[in-house]
Amino acid sequence: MSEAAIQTYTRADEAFDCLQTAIVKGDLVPGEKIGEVELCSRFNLTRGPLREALGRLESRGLLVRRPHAGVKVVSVSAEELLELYRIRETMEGLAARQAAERMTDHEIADLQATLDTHEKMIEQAQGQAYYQAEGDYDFHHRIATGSRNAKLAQMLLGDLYYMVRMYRYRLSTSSGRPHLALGEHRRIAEAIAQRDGELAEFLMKRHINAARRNIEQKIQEGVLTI
Amino acid sequence: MSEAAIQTYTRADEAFDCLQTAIVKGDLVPGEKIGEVELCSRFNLTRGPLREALGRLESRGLLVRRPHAGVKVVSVSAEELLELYRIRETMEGLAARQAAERMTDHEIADLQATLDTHEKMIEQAQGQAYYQAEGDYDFHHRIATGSRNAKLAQMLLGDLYYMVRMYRYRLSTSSGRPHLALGEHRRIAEAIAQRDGELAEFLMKRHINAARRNIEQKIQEGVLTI
DNA sequence: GGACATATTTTTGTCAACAATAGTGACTGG
DNA sequence: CCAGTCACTATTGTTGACAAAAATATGTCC
Repeated sequence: MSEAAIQTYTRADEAFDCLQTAIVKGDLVPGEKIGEVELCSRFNLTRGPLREALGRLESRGLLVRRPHAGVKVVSVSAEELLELYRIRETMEGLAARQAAERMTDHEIADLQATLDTHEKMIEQAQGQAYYQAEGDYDFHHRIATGSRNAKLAQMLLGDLYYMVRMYRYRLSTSSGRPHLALGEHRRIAEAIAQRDGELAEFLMKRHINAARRNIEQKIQEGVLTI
Repeated sequence: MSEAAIQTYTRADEAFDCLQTAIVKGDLVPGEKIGEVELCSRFNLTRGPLREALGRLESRGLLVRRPHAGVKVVSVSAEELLELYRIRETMEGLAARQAAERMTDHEIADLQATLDTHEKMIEQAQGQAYYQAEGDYDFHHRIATGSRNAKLAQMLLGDLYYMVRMYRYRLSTSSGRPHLALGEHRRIAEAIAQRDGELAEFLMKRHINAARRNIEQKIQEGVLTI
């Protein structure tokens, strides 16, 4: 069965994934104009599937496209990045509340188990914020899917996170506050375990708000140029 | 200048618009499998641009696509429709708050002027809920763009509204409560005019919550089969 | 008579050639 | 020497043909 799923993996999907990761990882520089043929040769694709993938990426807001004038990776200003966090705040708050109401006991246990793993990762890789970033992504990913709200999960995982991750990679020391974030994660998980949706929502909103202010501060300090 | 913008209107865009309106208006029945060639002949397109548009629509969640097995319009269950309203509640609440902080005085005057127009439309077309639905869309559209939050507006206008409108058309008497909704709109507009973001957010959330409960009730009554 | 396997047909996925547009460069006129 | 216009080139948009995969239908075997 799983082979069948892999078998039905079309070239357009491949192009989509390649482009997406390339954009997120920063291999494709924002603002820079990129030609279709160049992309084809770089990812060993033909223009048909590529254009289909390009359409999808454009629809998701990861790149902008002017007819007959080429395509370029979207460049997000500092203000827009902060706006992204404002959206995350409300949407993930909702996700946390619904997750508290709807996640299975098994899922919750799993969630708390991953937090233990994250703690170990942080201790082992002192200061290596990369793991923390991945762990953070993992945590929020689980809550988004745990909300049992398909569209909400799609919007968070498919739209917002990729844009946020785009900047995570650029400023790998972004989060900066691994221990603090982990503690906040634990409290959120606990609220979910107690099926306290209201508290989970409140804590999640505060958590993301703190992350936003952290970035905001770094921008003002000039540490983080966007 | 405006001609140039129309001039750079590609076939893929045309396909996208055609498909989108067809889905929203219900010309393309949800769940029904549709072939590419059939779509081409129906909208006078070739398969290249069509496939590009199909990719975009899929990315927006308006249709699902299984490799080698065709494409069909997404069919949303009653629960999922209500979930959509839960998302709208939080996101439009944020939009209203930011709109209160950021809309220009001119935009606010415009917003209130449109509400007068809506009132006249409701009086003229007694019970013709269609106008109300359009007016409702117009109102929420203005607030979404007024938030000056590009991504938020994109997610609301590009993702959520089309799915909601899909059902508006199907159950044209959806809103059902034109006068009530107009009053709620007026209060929201007033809060925005007074630059009271907090109040605008509260009122907007309550407004959409009321709309959701209205639909919920109709579903339970069996008036509204999805 | 029913079920499984195979062959056919339809439909999707992919590719390469063609056409159109926009950006760029050179050339001419002031 | 600068500005405007014209032609050219390079890149994008489009089209139709080709290949592969899946669904269906038919035939045979149990």
